[in-house]
Amino acid sequence: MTEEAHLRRVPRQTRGQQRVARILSAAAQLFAEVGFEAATTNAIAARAETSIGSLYQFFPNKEAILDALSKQYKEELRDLFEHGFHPNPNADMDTMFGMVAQMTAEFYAARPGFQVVFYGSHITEPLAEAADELYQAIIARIDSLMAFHLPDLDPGQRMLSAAISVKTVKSLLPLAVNNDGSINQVILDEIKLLVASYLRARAQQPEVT
Amino acid sequence: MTEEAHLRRVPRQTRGQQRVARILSAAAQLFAEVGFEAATTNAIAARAETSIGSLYQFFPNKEAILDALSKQYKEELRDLFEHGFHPNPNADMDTMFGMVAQMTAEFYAARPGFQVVFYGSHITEPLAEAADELYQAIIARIDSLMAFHLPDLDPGQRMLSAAISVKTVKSLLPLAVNNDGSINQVILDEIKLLVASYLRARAQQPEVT
DNA sequence: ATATAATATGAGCAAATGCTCGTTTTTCAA
DNA sequence: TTGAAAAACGAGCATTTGCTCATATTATAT
Repeated sequence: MTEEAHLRRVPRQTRGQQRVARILSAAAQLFAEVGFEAATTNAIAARAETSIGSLYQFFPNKEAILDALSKQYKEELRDLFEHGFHPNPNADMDTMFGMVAQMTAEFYAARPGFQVVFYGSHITEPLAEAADELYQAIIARIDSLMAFHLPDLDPGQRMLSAAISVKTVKSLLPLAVNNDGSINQVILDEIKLLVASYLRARAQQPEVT
Repeated sequence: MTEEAHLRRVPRQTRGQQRVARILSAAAQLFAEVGFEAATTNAIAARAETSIGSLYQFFPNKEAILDALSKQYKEELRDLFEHGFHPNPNADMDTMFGMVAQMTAEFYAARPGFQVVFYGSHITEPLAEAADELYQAIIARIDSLMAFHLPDLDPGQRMLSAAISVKTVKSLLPLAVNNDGSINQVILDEIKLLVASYLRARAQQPEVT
C-alpha cells in the first residue's frame, strides 16, 4: 500500500532540502498555470532556479514530482480533517458543516497545485471559453424556468441560484454516470434532491444579507 | 466571435464525410480513454481505420479535432435546452428540475468524449486512487459528524448523504476560489446553503424508496 | 588542510509525436 | 472512355521533451 521511492535520493544537507522544496513549489505553480503535461521539467527547474540535473538527482521522473505533491497535500488535508474540528454539542449541523466548508475552501485556495493534483489536468483556454458561453445560455434558460415557477424570488438572487444549480448538476453528473455509460439512478436522484432542497430553501427565504 | 476553420478542407463526397465522422467518433473514444494529450493523432487515425494523411487532409491540427467535437456537443446540448422542455403550469419546480437533470444525465452518459471536452483532461490512474482513498477517509469523518448531529438517520442513507455532501463541496469549491487565490464568500456561502438544505431535508425524511 | 561524500551543472541523447508531401487510388462529370 | 478533381496513403521530417552522464563545485568530518 504505502510505496515510497518518490525521491531517488534523500537530501542530507540543508541545501538539498531547500532545493527539493523549491522544485515542488515551482512545480505546483506551473501545474496550476499550464497543467501537468505542458509543464516541462526544464521549465520547472528554471522556475526553481536550479538545473535539470539537480532536479533529476532527487526525482526519478516527472510523475514523481506530481506524486510528491499529491502526498504532501494528502497529508495536510488528512491532518486538517483529523484535528481541525470535532463534534460539538453546542453547535448545530449547519454551523458545523459551514465551518468544515470554510476551512476546506481556505485550504484549497492556499494551494495553487491542488487543482491539478486532485481534479485532473487543465482545460485549454479557448475551450473553457466555449464551454462557459454555453453554460451561460443554459443558466439563463434555467433562470427563466425559475422565474416561471418561483415568481417571488429576487431576480439577482434567482440568477445566482440558477448558476449554482446548473454548476452543481454539471459538477456532480460524472458521479452518476458509470464508466460503461450507464446511469446510477440512486445517485442521480440524490443530486436531484440536493438541488430541489436548495431551491425550496431559496423559495422560502427569497433574500439573504 | 464565431471563427470557423475547424476543417482544412470540407469533404464533398460521401466517403470524405463518413471519414470525418469516423475520425471524430474515434477521437471522442480515445479522449475518454486516455485523455487529450495522450491520444496521439496516429492512434486516432488507426482507430478510425484511416491514415494520418487523411486525418490531416481534413483537420489542420490535433486541437481542431477537439474543437470540432466541442462545437458538435455544444450545438446538441444547446438544442436539448432550447427544445427539450418548457415551463409547464401543471408541474412544480421539483418535477421540472428533476426532468432537466435526468435528460442532461442521459445526454452526458451517451457521449464518451464529453468529459474531456467540457471538464478538462484526464487524471492519472494512480493519482485518482490516491485521491479517492483520501476522500473516503474524509467522507467517513463527515459521516461520524453526521451520526453525532443527526442520530435518527439511517446509517446507509447517512453514508450516501455524507458522500454526496463531500463530493458537492469538492466539486463546487473551484467556483468559490478566484484565480488569485482569494475566496468569493458569496458563492461559498451559497454552497454552504446548498448542502445545509440538503442535509436538513434528509434529516426530516430519513429514508426514501 | 585534505579526503570524501554530497550536491550542482547543462550539453546533448533517445524516444515520442505532430505533421508534411509526393504518390497512388477512387470518383464522377462530360 | 477519359481526364481532372477529390480523396487516401504512409514513410519520414522536424521538433519537442524527458532524462543521462561526465564534470565541476561545495560541504563536512577528521
